Amino acid sequence: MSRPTRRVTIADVASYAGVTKTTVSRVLNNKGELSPETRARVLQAVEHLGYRRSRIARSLATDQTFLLGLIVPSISSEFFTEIARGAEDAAWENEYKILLCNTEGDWDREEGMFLFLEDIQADGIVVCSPRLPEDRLMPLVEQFQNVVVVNGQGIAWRELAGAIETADAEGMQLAVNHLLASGRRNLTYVGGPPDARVSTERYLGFVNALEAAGYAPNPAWHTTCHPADLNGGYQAVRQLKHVLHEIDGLVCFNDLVAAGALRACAELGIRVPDDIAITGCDDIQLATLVHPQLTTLQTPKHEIGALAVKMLLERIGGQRKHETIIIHQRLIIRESAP
Amino acid sequence: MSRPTRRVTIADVASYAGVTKTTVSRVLNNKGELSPETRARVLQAVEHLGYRRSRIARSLATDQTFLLGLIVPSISSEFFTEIARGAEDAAWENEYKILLCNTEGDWDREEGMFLFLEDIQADGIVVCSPRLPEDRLMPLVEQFQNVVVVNGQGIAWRELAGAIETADAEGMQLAVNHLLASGRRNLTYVGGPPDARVSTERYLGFVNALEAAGYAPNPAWHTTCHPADLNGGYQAVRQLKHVLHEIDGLVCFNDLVAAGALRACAELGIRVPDDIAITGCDDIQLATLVHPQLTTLQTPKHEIGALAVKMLLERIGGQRKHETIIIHQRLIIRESAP
DNA sequence: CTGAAAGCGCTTACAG
DNA sequence: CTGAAAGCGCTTACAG
Repeated sequence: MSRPTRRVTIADVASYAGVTKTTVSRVLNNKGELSPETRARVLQAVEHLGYRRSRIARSLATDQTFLLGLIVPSISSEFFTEIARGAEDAAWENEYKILLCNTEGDWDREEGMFLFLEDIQADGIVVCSPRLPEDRLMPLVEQFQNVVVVNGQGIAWRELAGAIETADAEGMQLAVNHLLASGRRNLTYVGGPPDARVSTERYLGFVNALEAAGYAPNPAWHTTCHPADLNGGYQAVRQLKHVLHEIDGLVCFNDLVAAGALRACAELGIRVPDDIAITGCDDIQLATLVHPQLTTLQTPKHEIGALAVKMLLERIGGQRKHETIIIHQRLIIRESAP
Repeated sequence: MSRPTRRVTIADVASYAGVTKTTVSRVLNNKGELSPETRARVLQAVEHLGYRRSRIARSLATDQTFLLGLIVPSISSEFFTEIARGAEDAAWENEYKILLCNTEGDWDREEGMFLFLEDIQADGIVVCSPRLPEDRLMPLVEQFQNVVVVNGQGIAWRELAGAIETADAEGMQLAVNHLLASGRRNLTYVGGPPDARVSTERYLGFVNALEAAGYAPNPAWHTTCHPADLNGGYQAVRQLKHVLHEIDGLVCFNDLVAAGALRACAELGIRVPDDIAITGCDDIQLATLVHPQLTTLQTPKHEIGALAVKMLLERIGGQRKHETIIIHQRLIIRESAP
């Protein structure tokens, strides 16, 4: 159709407004003192000409792309999509954009994403990597200037990266204490994938809370889910079938697992919460959609995403006010464990 | 740690190799005649200095970013992830990268993605938009130079965009004819979301095939799923409960729906394929994981993704060899409808 | 409060 | 087969 019309540049705006490029650039960036009239005239010219600043030229001049990478192991889980929303919101507020990179939990893809983001000259990365082993994650983080790691618990990032960690053990304690307070004594943990750092942390919290109260977990009941989703939880609890009558509390790795547990119990004719109380973790929407509704630990997912990019932005700005931020969970009591 | 070390540029490489930037650029781009010695010397310098070409500077000079957007309504479905892989493979082969943009089926987000890709100056977009209405999709496509639409059936893109469409009606015909040939007479279509163009197309194919053979669908049996996933299929077939004994063939919108149908039948004590034969569509992995395994239509998902970016690349290169490519499906006969 | 000019790191006619 | 130089569209000291 129309031949490749020449792009309208800052020079066009400048000449239309009767000023120099410098001035135009200043109003575009809100920098320096400008007379209100000049500013208005420039803005008008921008409007009139339909000018849109070239991100690329700007990047070359400033050595910033205003692009941030967000690496997640899955995008079909509400946990990560909520984090992503939080990250996007915080990024937009600061004129940054988020590149969402899904690794499907694949280690090679994760490394690939770092390379990709480096190639594209992203200004920073927030990486949610619950499983990549430390010795593979560390070099990537070292190589890249600005990164914030979400839930890389137990890894000493030192100055290398910012960190956001949920206080998993503490959260589990909340859940366990609640169950104990309501008279439950025979609890077991329905864990996530054994290689997930968060799952280990949660298990530790579970055990500690139990022992602090003078009880101990029954190793024979211990079970894990992989993947940690609805079906995983369902299968895990089905496997507990023959001992389920001895148990009166299931502390689940997350809400999906808990929902699966719920389904298994229903099938096995076990009443929740009468026979067994069940707690989840994270408080995703599903928690209130299942029957009975889940007692769970609320993880501020949106906030985690937002905080992560704020930390990242600080680092990019050279500030590093925070090295590590600990996120606390809150117990939400609903029907599955009143 | 190390202070911000100055980037190694093409000039560094040039001086190290004892040539000009022009020459370095030439070997980097494999352009023009170079003496083998010079080339080798440059390559060596590149290696020695660890030079990495700046994508941004290159983009500014060439007005190309080598970035392609792939807009999909969902990323948790194997159908789209396979398309994405195909697209990525084809893109990589040509030194392009894919930016995966998930809209969650949200129309506003979809428009937002176009804007984002424009802002970022992506060279082209392939958009899988099964639901966005034509009058919202069209302006976006018009505005953007290079786009290829996947499964925008029934929309006349003219020169505006390339198109890849599956021959849905034809595929359905294959399925229906197979069921008829195996003696089934009382078939019904378990549809996808009513606003999904593909679902309508498939329904048309279903009806036509039936009528061509002298039969007609029973409108009372017609049902749709939203969303078109496992649970959707399950619910849809449960609703057919009271008429299910009159039906001997379920032609499902896709494999997920078919798997849901399978589950519902199992629960209702209906034997597949003895009482009812079931066909799916797309041939995702799940098709062979369920029991009985699904007879289905194989859609070449990876190929669709790859073809889409190839078409896009042609358009970017100014060629436009193809305006529309029709993809044909193949019937895969398995247990659910032998 | 506003400009002139150099620079970011590439590519690409144009010469030779 | 190789170079010198201009240009891509911005930003940013440095002056005034």
